[in-house]
Amino acid sequence: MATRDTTRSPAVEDYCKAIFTLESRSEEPVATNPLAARLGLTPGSVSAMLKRLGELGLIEHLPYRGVRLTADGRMVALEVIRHHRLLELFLAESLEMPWDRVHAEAEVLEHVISEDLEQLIAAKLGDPSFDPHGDPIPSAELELHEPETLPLDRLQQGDGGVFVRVSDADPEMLRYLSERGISPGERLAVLECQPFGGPLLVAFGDGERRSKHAIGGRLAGAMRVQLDASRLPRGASA
Amino acid sequence: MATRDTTRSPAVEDYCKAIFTLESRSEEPVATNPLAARLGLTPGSVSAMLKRLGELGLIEHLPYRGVRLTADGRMVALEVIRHHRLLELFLAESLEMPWDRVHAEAEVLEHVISEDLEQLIAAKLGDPSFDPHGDPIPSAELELHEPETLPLDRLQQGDGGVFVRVSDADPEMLRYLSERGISPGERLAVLECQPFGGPLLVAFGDGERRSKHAIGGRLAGAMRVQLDASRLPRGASA
DNA sequence: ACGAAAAACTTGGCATGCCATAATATTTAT
DNA sequence: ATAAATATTATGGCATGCCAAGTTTTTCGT
Repeated sequence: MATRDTTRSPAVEDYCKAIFTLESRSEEPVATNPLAARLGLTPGSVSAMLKRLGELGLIEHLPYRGVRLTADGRMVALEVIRHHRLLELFLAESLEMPWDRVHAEAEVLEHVISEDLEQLIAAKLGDPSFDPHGDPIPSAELELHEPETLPLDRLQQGDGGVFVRVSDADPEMLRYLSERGISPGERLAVLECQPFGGPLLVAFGDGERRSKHAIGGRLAGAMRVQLDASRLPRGASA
Repeated sequence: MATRDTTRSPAVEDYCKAIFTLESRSEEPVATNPLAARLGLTPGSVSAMLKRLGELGLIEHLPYRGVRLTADGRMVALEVIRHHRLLELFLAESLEMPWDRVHAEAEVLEHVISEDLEQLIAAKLGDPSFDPHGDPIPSAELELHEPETLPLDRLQQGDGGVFVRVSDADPEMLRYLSERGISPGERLAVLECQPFGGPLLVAFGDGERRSKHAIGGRLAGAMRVQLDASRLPRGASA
């Protein structure tokens, strides 16, 4: 076992988590401003904290050039993400907490549950691989498998696939979807694409419980789809 | 709804909780030193914090004379105690966490669960009145009923009753008891009392699953018993 | 392609919450 | 009445945040 836990506050964990997700969006080192925006802090505060995280060995910080997690930092991030997603599923599954509220609750619980409790929850849920929003849960060994997905707004007319995932961060969206009975795991087919960045007409479900919805805007960007094998991922086209 | 939550940190909640339990032990205002001891802090730190709690309107502080909770302070304490005991029961019941570990876990969770989650847990457990150690759980309206009990070491030969409660704070004790299959709810009868503050010989359970144990020391003081109606509570005797 | 304006980042000074130690004040007990 | 016990008040430290001032990098207009 490595020497863990030297000064692991909620703040430190939140920084690691935020850096981790920003990092996995772009491969580039993470810049101060987007990080501050994501954490809801001022760039000044973030700059100061990055110095501390550097001293703690959790990040590599080239001043003015951005920041990358070290192996240690990545461990911290993955551990917290595992906590978060297990908790979301647990709250939804075992306590019937509504879909759109589990995120806020997990956001604070993730920093305080013990390894013991983490294990009990994971066991109770049968060591699950996905949380209620379709986000993959890192394994106990902190391995994370991100399935390949496309945002819904990149599909074209005739495309079919499975709606597998949606960001957990916006309760409004989640409430909107669940009010319409749309949740990850459902099949979907694109019937029509309005041009000019307009909405898509999408059919959800199969058989009798089929429903059609026009989906566009930020929502169509947040919903992610696993495309049917018949269709190849698209490169540059126009 | 009253104006809640002005500066309610874990530290503030812990102080209220500690003052509450010390207060209910003795009716006297709570002194700084015992409070510091209970919280594991230095008296100096406690003194400073008491000033803040006074300004927050949670306590009445007569310098050098001790401290009492205000109505607001009592609410804070009871809310946290409700969280704590609900969590203990939930962890034990729904997640099969061992008896002697639920306390430590609840100690940190109690400060971060939302009202929503509190309600879901209470509902799931059927609005219980006692936690796994036999401590009464304050109602949603924050009423607390402490049943009358006697510490085991005050019983006399021939006394019978029900073992109803034991402090949750000492995992060693809890492990000791559960290893021997003794838990709150069991009937007991005192077969013999050794004089000079020695142990009692006690029979637990009835019928075939009956077991005898010699119990003394701090353990006999921590285990609390509901005496059979036939026996009157004892006043001054010798 | 160069220099100035804009954007991005860091630094410094300050605040708050909470704890510690050491020095001081008050109460109590002999 | 004084020593011992108890409580309080400095003073300082650490983590974390803010704002304002200063630095570095990027962008853009010519």
